[in-house]
Amino acid sequence: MEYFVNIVLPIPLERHFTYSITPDEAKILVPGMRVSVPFGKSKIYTGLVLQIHNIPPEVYEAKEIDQILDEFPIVNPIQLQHWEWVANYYMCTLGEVMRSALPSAFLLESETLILRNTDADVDESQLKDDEFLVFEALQHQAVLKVHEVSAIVERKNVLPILNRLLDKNIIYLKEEVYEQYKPKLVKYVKLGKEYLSDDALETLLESLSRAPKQSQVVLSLFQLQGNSQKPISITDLERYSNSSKAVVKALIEKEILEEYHIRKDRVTYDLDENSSIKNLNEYQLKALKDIQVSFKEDKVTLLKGVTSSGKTEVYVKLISEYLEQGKQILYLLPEIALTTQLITRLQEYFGEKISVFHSKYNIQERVEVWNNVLKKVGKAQIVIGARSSLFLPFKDLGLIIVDEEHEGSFKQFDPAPRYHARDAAIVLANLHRSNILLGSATPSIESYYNVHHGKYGFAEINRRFGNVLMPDMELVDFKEALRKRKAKGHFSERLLEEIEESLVNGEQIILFQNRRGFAPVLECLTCGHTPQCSNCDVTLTYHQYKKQLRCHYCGYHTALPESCAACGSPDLDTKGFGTEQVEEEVRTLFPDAKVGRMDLDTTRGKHAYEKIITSFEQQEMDILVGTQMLTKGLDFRNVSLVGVMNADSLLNFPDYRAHEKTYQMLTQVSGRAGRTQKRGKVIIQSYNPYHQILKQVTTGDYDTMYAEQIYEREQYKYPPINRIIKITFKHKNYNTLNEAAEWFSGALRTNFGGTVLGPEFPPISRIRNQYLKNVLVKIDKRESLGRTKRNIKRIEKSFNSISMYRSVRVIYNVDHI
DNA sequence: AGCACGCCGACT
DNA sequence: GTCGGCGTGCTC
Repeated sequence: MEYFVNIVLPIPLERHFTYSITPDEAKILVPGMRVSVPFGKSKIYTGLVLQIHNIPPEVYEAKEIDQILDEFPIVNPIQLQHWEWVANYYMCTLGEVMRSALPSAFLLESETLILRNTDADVDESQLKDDEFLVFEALQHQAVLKVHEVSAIVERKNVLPILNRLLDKNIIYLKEEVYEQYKPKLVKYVKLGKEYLSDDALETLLESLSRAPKQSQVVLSLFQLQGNSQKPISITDLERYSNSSKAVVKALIEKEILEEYHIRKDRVTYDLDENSSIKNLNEYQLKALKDIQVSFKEDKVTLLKGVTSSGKTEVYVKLISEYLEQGKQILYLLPEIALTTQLITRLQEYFGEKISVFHSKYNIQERVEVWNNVLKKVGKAQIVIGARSSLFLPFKDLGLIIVDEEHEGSFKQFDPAPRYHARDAAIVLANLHRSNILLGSATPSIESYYNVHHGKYGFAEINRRFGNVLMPDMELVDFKEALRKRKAKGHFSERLLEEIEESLVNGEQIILFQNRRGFAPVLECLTCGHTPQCSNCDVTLTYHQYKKQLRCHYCGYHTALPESCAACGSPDLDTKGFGTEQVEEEVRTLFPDAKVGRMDLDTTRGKHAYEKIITSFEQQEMDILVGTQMLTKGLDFRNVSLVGVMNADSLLNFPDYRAHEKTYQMLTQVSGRAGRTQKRGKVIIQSYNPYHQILKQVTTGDYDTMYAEQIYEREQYKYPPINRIIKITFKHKNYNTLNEAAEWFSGALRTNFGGTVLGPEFPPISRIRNQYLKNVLVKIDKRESLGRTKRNIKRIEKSFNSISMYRSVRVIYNVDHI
């Protein structure tokens, strides 16, 4: 009997691949295990077993697998089902889902090694210069890597050389596969065996009398050992004895100290004992009851609770219920809301039952969390993480919480799969038959729509915790302020007055401007020329701090020009403003206040974000200027005033969701004000203060906003009334792109009845020298989404058979935000 | 996606 | 003459 396996590979190919295996291998292999397989001419890839069967492929000879990498499956059947759904729904391949679901350390890579053939007789005079260089290098070093060869011969393409050497029998090649995950080992030391008795120690110390540093280290070690039974790490010893690595190393070499390793988990926390769960107030209790009732009916449930209403406490209560049942719990948050503030808070309740999983974790740490979840280890019973934690190998998931459910960043944008974590979580909950709670102060229109149509259950908290009042919001007409000369720079007099008052009272202020840099446009006053990015279709943003012009799309930057590149005039002016400029103006207007800034530019490092938050928390700053970063889940006690510098930049976004997003963002940022007893104040500056959305924000009238938005979406056939698929075409040649996009949209129009919009250039029509064009397909609720997708895929097949179009990238974005 | 193969311009 | 540019096609 012949045996075969179907394997998924982490590459964007539609099909899976069939390899042959031995009967023995067939006994061991189970779907969900990893194997390494040869692929193409020389590559070895990591693949995942989907199925074991006896059907030989008809048109090709199956290759044998290279080796089996796991003793037991690292992916379970529910996950595979879930991956299938993601691939299918978001129109990508299973391999792409696999690539983003598995921690990258699970995916082995092969590397070609070059070895010297010691049996060969080499006539050195027959070698060319470059060949000789490689040959010579191999005399000193038994093994070379491809990139080392290319460094030696100073050329990129070394394959011709290697092939010639291969022909002359001088070298042979070997594919080496590496496991990327390595357990972390911590170095510990103890006193060598011979010195364990007191006498021996005394003699030792005497012998070290001429090496004061070393004897100091030995003494310190002795003291540390006396204090506790725990092993002593080298790092601790160095710190305690105030000495350096070299001293310890010298002692180890003299065999006075003995070094040993202990395998250690990277993901650990120092914890005080758990604090007990707070009692809920009547509103929270009511919400909890409603959620429980809705869960009984197995419904997805939405919790709408105003900012600082204590949603987290409700989550905590729910989590502890499922914890008692021994179930796993997943708590999903948008990346930027995953702050230490929240994590510490949850750790206070659940101690080491929590694991955290997000992009700032390195690949090793991610494997550890994965394995802990897989083995259902106690400390991974609760996982709190960003959208990718959805793909962890849960076995017995009882509850999923999707906090800040409205957040657009739950939708993955760039590499496929372009999935929405909230929606994928709902499917996952279904597969596990677990409950799922969506939480937000400003629910997304879709979720609220689902509540209205009886699809989701609903619970609500309308009061802030401790009966703190909602902030007092005030709209300022900035056009009017300018006209009456009641403004300085970008600050209206009203805002200045309030800042002044807060400063006098020793309270903190947040200023929100959703644009980084100093100014988005630099303009020549003489000829009107504005510097553009050479790779993208955008104006360069002026960053004053670094005296640079930067492109926010491709990272291109140049020094600030001293004169206009077009006419040479030195009179350059800026248009528009960003956080840098707000910061600078604040500093001039309030020279005594301490000002900080938080945006993408100031939070580059791993801990930079943390630092700014902590420093603001500890009131080392009076005023914090920032972008939308500071709207998410931050809890600052002493902030009494929030100023929105310019609400119009949000409203005028070219997107059908602009109004919804503006409402959410302004409500969220306002929620940072007055989280304790004193009522907070919010000032929103706008050129258009009579805009209905701004009115709805100030009165907290979510329902009217919802009704108006639903009406508009009905009119223009947007979600949640219709489904949409955005198809993006990308190519470096303008004309090819245009023709290809026209062909594709034409085929769509003739082949199916839905609404097809475009092709149209997006607002930024060229990024990194690639032109972009979008087609939007709107699908009626009554039509089958599956059938439409199959139709689109069919059109793509014909599209790809036209050679000229084949190089045009086609990107699908289902339910695009 | 990679990566090899294959066909054309610009250089040791 | 070779090197390396990119267009094309394939991967069990």
